[in-house]
Amino acid sequence: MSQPIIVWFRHDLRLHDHRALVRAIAEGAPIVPVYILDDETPGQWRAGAASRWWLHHSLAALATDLATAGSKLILRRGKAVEVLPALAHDCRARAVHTSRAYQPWASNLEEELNERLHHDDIAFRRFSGTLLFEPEVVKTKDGGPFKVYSPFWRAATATVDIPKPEPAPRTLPAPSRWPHSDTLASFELLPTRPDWAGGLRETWTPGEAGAAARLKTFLKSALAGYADDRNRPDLPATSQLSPHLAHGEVSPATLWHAAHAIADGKPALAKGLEVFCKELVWREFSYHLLSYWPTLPEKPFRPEFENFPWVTAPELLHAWQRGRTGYPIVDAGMRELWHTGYMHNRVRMIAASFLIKDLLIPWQTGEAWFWDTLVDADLASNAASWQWVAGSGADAAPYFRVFNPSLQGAKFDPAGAYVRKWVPELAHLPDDVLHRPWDAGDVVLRAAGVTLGKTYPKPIVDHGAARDRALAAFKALRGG
DNA sequence: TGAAATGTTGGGGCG
DNA sequence: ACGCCCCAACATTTC
Repeated sequence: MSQPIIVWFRHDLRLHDHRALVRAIAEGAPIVPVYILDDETPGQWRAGAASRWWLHHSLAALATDLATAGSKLILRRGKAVEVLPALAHDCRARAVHTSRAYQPWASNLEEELNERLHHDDIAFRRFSGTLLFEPEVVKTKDGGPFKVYSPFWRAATATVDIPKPEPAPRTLPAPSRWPHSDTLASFELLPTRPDWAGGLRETWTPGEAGAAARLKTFLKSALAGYADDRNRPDLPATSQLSPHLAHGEVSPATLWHAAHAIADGKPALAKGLEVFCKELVWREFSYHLLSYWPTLPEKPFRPEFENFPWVTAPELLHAWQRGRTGYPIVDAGMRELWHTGYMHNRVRMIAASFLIKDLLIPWQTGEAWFWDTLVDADLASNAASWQWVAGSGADAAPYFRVFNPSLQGAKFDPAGAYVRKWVPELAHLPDDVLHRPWDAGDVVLRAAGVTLGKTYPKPIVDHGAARDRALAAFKALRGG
């Protein structure tokens, strides 16, 4: 009887373009697909609440897809470093295959697993595919990591060939005996009371099929306008693929090649293609940074930011979290996040800038909130992006770049559809004051049914004064 | 992947 | 006709 190969799923909850799986099948061995819910490995960022909701449904979808292919998803809970060798022993596995992970704790974990499994004569093989570019493959001229995006983009795309995606196997050879599996319910990934996931259910279809559908829709309807419209939260102009990508329901290589294929020979799609690929590579760049600076999620990349006089302001933080800052575009974004587990990218920047620069609340606080509430929460992208806005990052926005929420609102949500959707109490305000209701006259406010301080908050800080305060504080940091 | 302050230019109103 | 002022529109500088 042939010894099985364990395929250990992590951030790669799919069957297509899965090299660990393809290689296992090529070995001709029975396959035992496994997912381990590991909340115990020290030093790791435990998945946030919205991610856990997504994970539940993604695992359910993967289990169904595996069943269709004549296989089964084995679920276990515990420390991967202990659970996996025990399971491998129990199954008499000859090998464990997995897609490489890039979180700071992952390399230690993988090293230790390699030792333990090797000790039992079990091969441990790691495969690429979660990223387009392995972090250590893209190097500057003197062999170091990149700190700036544009050279990273040039070097990566010039030197690395992105392999074509592997098709999903139709069937997986089953072992003669299945090991025990925990139930998905026992993972307790879903909210109970209150059940806050209604908006998530309305918005998303987690799983590989949902990802494929989203990709198809995006390529057909939004790629053409992507370059011009991707900053517009009032239009369905973004791909919405991030949560699928974060859980590995689709691989970046699949997105890369699918976009290239559809744009091939169509000049009208060339610009959209390029901008979309650049967005994919921002994710790559974030992982590149994280792999060389593993403290990126906790510590400012620029050490002088350690001394920044951040403010502790629980009430202001709470107003931000719940979308009650009095700045319509910020509140719309924060409410979209709370309701759907997602926020438009442009609005993320505006909301982040507001927390950091208007409220002077540490970027790590915003990072933690996003980590818990985003269905696409991604350690590298989240950390790198918050540091980018704070100005403490590698390739960061200069300290004096302070977003003005009402100008950003007027520019990117010109007819106010986004704000009216998420801040319905302002829906009847005319366009010209929608993004700055504090400037509307009493007559206009009354006609729109708005009473500032009652039906909608007055601004919790004055942006002009807050901007001056932030500029002074950030300037002092430079010793100026 | 900014915004605001400051500088420059040029058209038009006006004495 | 001319100088002067105002100010929008745009450019540049500064934060």
